[in-house]
Amino acid sequence: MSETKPYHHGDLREQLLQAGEQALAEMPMAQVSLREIARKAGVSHAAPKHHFPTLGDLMGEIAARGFQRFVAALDEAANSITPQTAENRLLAMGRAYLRFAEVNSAVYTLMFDQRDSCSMTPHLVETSLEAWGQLENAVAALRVSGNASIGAMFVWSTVHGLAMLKSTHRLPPHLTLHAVEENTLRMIVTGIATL
Amino acid sequence: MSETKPYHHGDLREQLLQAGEQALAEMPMAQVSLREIARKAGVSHAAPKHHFPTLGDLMGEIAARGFQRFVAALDEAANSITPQTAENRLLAMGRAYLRFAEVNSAVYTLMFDQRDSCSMTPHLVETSLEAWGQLENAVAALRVSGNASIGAMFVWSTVHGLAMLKSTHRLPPHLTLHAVEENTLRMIVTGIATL
DNA sequence: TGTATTATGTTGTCACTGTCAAGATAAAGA
DNA sequence: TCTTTATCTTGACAGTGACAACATAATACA
Repeated sequence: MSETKPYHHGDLREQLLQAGEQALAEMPMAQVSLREIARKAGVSHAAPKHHFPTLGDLMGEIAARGFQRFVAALDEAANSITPQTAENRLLAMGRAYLRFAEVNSAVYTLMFDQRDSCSMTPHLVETSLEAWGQLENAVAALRVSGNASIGAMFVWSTVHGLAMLKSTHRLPPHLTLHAVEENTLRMIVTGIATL
Repeated sequence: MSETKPYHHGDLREQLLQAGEQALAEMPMAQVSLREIARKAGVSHAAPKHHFPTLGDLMGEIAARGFQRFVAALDEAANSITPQTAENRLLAMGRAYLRFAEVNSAVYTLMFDQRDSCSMTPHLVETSLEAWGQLENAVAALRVSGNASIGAMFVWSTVHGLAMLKSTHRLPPHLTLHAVEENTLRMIVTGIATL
């Protein structure tokens, strides 16, 4: 009953989201258009309108789902590490963060897009706030002296910045990625200790 | 003699760059088009072709000039601070970095664009490498134990990330910007000390 | 000087885009 | 069964980047 195909063409909304993510993974962002997504889903160019009024709404929903998967991935990583110290959890989340950004680079870019390709739908706002809350909690668990929000901003800035610089190939070629990442995560932890 | 207006319409190339920067400052990035820039410069829609084969080339040159101004701004800030310690210089550069990204947000976004709006022209590569070298030197001057390049990546990641999160309004509203920035810069310095 | 060459700018066209309006179709409700 | 409503298609419009053909003016060269 939760599987009802309510209307005459099946769940186009879902298909559009999947086609959109697939397009983002396959081709340069500039080529991902509403019409291209409709083409991939096998419907006419105006069909998406009834599910997503504008391209921004579709992208916004893709980003929102990105945040959901993102939070799940970080949660899983934090819970898998042993021993379960606050510091270990934060490190595990950092690694998972960088991995997520790399594996889902187009969606990740969308999630933090500079331009306004995404409409700030309630769902997107909600899921991105969840991600923020998750990080804030992880930092608060460290029980450092200062304001945990400021510490969380520091962590987020660094990891986000590294993810971006990575994806735009701004890493000096003579550095090994692994060394950069591990040292960065370590410096985050020592930096935060002086909050 | 360096002021020769070599061809029959004056230095259109320069005018296009200025019109482009102006457009970036005035309107959302998505609306900045080759034709809009040509319009602003008062020429036909295909006139830019002879100076910039594609829109990406124009944007690339705007980004390259952005990097030039960027390096100059950080240099000026570092040289103005007293006393002239390596740590003070790095802090001053960090503040100047965040200010530049805020004041020139559209150009800054272009300079680190995720999508490939910018063609990677030799000039853009050159100027961006200059910026990297400037930062690497500032970190090396701290004479910390580890690899200075890795330290520079850490600094860049954090400041870049903070600039991005700021410009996409990802700061928790209850935090004051100044506190976030100053604490972040401080944590960068203490983090780097453990490199 | 006068002519040829080259750099520059214009006009016109193409395929493509996002969005809207009007019509067709099929599901749901009376 | 008939009506209503949600969904999808077709067709249109203004806008885009890029290209080709052409016009014009500055330069190079005879």
